Amino acid sequence: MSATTDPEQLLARPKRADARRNYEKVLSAAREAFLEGGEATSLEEIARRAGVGIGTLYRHFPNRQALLEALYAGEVEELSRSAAALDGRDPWEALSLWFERFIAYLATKRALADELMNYMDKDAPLFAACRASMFAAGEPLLRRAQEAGVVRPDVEFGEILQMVMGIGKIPTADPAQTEHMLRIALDGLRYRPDS
Amino acid sequence: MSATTDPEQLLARPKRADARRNYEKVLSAAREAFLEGGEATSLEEIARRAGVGIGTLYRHFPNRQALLEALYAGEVEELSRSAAALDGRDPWEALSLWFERFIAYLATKRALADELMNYMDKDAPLFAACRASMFAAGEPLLRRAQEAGVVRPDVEFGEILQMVMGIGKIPTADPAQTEHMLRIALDGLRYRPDS
DNA sequence: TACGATACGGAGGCTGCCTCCGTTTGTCAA
DNA sequence: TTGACAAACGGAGGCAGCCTCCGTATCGTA
Repeated sequence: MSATTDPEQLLARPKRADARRNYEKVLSAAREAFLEGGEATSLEEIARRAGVGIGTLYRHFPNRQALLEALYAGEVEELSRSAAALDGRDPWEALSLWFERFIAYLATKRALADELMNYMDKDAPLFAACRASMFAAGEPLLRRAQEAGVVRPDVEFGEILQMVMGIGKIPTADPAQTEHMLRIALDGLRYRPDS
Repeated sequence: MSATTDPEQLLARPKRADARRNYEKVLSAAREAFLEGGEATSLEEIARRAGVGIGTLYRHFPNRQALLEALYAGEVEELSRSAAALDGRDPWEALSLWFERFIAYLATKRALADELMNYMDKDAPLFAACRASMFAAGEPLLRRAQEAGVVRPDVEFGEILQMVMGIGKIPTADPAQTEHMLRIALDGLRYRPDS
């Protein structure tokens, strides 16, 4: 959210006042719409909510994926920042807490996350930036835990991130079950292969 | 494959000879098409390949999801059967091997699996049967491993299945990475929480 | 062979993504 | 303040995919 509010930050934004205004209107309409309507929300619907024409929407976001990414960018940034607050904690606790938050976060935005997941292997300029931001936040937590000897050394942050994303993506009625799966998977980080 | 070949088995199939023939034609055209074209294959394209009208396709499969499910049904059944061959092995080895096969299997059919994953939380009559079949195959492996004391007792098969599916779904260029993630997640099954 | 039930096939409806281009509006220099 | 021009708006319409409907063809049986 905040990331899309302060101007001229990431990737040149529209210049004229009305354009900037509409950009924001579309973005927040999209945020709303996805929260309510789920993945099936059409771009026309979003434009309508924002009170702009479909052409305007497309002027700002060249396609559906671009809009999703822009939305996501703001949200992820916020999540990343929350890693900073975990500095004082026990290394293992900090790491697993962060991933728990990540999952919980994914759960609230399932529709958005679901769709983005599908684009993940395709080129995604803005999305790559998000990934970087997640890395910046989470990787130190992992390293700290590894240095403290509470996490096996043969894992990389990227892997875990993807693993956790995979688990987060699983459609399950019961969030507790997702949490349990996360718990199990993360416990895998602590297991020491004997050999 | 075989599951769709022997007649009158699961869920009443079309009766007239031409109908049965077309059913098979569509199914195998779909199999081909998904192998080649990936997720984006349209039903029109499949009908064309099968040499039938789109109406005929819809007569047999009321919608896209139904077709995907029917396809999947056959394939999963085959996988399930492969569990029987693992009976003699060490319990842990048997379990993890089976999941490895599962992942490898998913990898070869990513397009299909991907799409189905999206439907998973929705009602899916035929799909439920597949799930059951997977349970029948994999759950005994899990139980055996738990009884042997090599897997923590606080996990259920359904959870693990979903976890593994989640990991399998992650789009990654490198299959080895997926395998590593699976390894880690499965190791979580062996970890014993102290408390 | 003739007839009813079953199945075929494709035109067309609907919806969603996206493009194109004529019209409107903000901005800035005079 | 005004005029001119670049920037932005907006929505009609193209295109593709999913699915429905119904007239036509085919199968199977008496």
